Amino acid sequence: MSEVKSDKREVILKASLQIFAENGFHCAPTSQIAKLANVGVGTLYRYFENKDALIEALHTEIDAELRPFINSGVDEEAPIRETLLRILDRVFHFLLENPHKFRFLEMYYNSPYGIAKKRSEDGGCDRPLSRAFHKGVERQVIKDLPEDLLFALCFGPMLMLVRDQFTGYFKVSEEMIEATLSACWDSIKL
Amino acid sequence: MSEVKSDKREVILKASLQIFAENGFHCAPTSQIAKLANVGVGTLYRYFENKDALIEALHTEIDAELRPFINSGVDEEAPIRETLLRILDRVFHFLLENPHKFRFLEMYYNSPYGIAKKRSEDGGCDRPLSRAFHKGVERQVIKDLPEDLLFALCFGPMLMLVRDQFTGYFKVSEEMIEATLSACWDSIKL
Amino acid sequence: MSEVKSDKREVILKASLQIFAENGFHCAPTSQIAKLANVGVGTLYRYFENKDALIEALHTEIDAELRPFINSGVDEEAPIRETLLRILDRVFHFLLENPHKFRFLEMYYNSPYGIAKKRSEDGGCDRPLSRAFHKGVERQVIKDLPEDLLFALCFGPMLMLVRDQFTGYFKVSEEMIEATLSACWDSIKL
Amino acid sequence: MSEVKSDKREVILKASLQIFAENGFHCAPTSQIAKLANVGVGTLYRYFENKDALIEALHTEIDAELRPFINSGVDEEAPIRETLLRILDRVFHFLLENPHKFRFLEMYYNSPYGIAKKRSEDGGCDRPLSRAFHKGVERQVIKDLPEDLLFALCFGPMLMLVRDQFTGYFKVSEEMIEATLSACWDSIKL
DNA sequence: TATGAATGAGCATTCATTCAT
DNA sequence: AATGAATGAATGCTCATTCAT
Repeated sequence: MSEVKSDKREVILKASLQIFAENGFHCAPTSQIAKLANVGVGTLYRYFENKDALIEALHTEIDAELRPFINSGVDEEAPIRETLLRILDRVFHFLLENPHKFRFLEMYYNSPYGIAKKRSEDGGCDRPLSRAFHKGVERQVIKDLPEDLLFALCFGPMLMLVRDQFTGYFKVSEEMIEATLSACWDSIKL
Repeated sequence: MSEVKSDKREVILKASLQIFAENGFHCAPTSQIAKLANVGVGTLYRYFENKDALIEALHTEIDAELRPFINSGVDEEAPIRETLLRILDRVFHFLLENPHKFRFLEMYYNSPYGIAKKRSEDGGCDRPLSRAFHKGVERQVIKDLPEDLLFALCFGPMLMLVRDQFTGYFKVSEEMIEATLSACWDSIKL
Repeated sequence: MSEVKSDKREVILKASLQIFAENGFHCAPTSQIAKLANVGVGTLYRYFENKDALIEALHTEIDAELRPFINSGVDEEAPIRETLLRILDRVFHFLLENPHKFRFLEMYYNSPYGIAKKRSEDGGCDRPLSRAFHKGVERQVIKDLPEDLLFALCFGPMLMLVRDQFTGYFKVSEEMIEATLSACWDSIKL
Repeated sequence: MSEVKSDKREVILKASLQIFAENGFHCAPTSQIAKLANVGVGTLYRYFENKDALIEALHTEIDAELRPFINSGVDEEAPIRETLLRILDRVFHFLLENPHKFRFLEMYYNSPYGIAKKRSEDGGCDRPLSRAFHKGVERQVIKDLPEDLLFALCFGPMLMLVRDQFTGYFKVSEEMIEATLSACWDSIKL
């Protein structure tokens, strides 16, 4: 019983992800989402208070899925460069392989919805990354720059490339990934 | 008096920039734009065929304003590093000082409106930048990477920081700008 | 209860017929139709894709109602004069008794909506009438004239009189109907 | 001077006739009429109080032009049949040769504009026709029917055929005209 | 619990009319 | 007198949300 309920919720989230990513928040009528999810419109409102809550829930879910890619499997004993590139590599692949999720996140952070809910909130959760930065600075392996700047240097190029691929501009190859990560390291290493 | 003439067009563009940037394309009723511009709704339609045309015109105008910041005053004889950083610095400052325009461009390129009109189209216009990259590669000053990757390495971090500042996350100081540009150079230099 | 089900469609058609007939297509805001039908505007759009579709549906319905008046109960063995006058009489009465429907049809065929959908299309359906004409010509009871002319001679006067009555010009009495039909016959008989 | 003024008025009437006839009253923006007439919109409002007044004026003008076709050149001494057919023939040709004017009149009498202004008003002006009817009845050449019915019998078929030709349904030939008039006479003669 | 018919506020757009020049 | 830029009321239509079944 309770799984059936949960099931519907998942189905709706899945359908809305697709429609949001493909059409944008504003060209995604709840009726269309419901149809793709094979549920009634009313049902949607049993699981989510309103459309905004649905968007919020979708963000929460994707965020929760993406986080482990950043955090897990990090060998804190390994050299900092290795630790860092490993994290970036995982995120890079996750985004490239999940275009709908990437697109959703972009839209989310570009919209009034996510403009408040910044990294600030969850910042504390990027711990392994954050720790890597700090350790690097301490050990004088990484430039002594604000964490946010280090973050931008590491993720900015990646996000731009993923966006380009999603837009159909070009395909990001494994070589490009490697070259990107290597270059990012060059930009922050001492 | 006569200058006031086609003032209206400018006034409408200005008002719509603000409302688009603050609310997004879809939460920017033409009526609200007209009100802010102090004109009747009908007037808006004398100057722009429809809302899409208004958005397109706004993009054209901002693009035309931004381009010289990338292109002009480039001393092709100067060292490549200098040329490059000078361009980046100009763009960086323009974006930081024009948050509404930055926000508009982000929204535009993230929307169906601008998803086609990618860099590809205007690529030819980024010439000074493009030439700097090529010269750098030739002279073995810059890594031999695809131009798009070099582009992402140079602009990715900047755009991320500007976005952060716009979001109110933090203020980008002159020192951060300098540090960013320097780091970007480190990421692409041989 | 269950009959009330798609009552809505009928109610909307009825309301729109009245408003169309009284005000013309262009002075019949969907909002006003909805109000008269006691439904929300949105409801109207659940049953009809748009205003044009509503008009088209109304035509289809009235046409379907009118056709039997022309076609049914025709005794093909009866004398031609009788057959013909019987048809004309039925149509005459239908139009006189349904001024809104008559008015709607006039507007419809006078508008871009119905200008294509001429008799040509439904020609095949006027069969009994058409057959009567042909038989009459063959048997040399009716003048050998193009069918369209025979049609105009039979229906032209009738439509004019109905229009006059609708306009409030005068009331068409039973005697006038009889006299009209008799005169029409005189005009086409050999 | 005063002719120049009159000139503009005529130009506007001419332009509006074309646009009304081709597009209908409601798809004939005053701006479009003004453009075709090569005058400013404002000018239109100097000559006609508003759009309705323009329509009214156009009706008056066309009516004034059509009337002589009905009334003039009637030899009251000639046989009634001849008199009558001559009138009908003139009107028939006028309408066939002036499709825009015919269309306008149809639209006018089918619209709220002309629904009041019926023949009743101008009825008195159809004098020669009216007199012919009366004389015919008196002399027992024509059936003793209400004048309106006689009118409908004479004009109904003609109007229907003209409409058909205008709609592109078919071309009305001289032979059809003759046959029509002859048939109309048959329908009213004793 | 699930449904989808019903609703109406909200938006883009048109066009008759006005009025400053 | 002539113009056409400016106006905003009015309209067709969409879609988030509710609620009776």
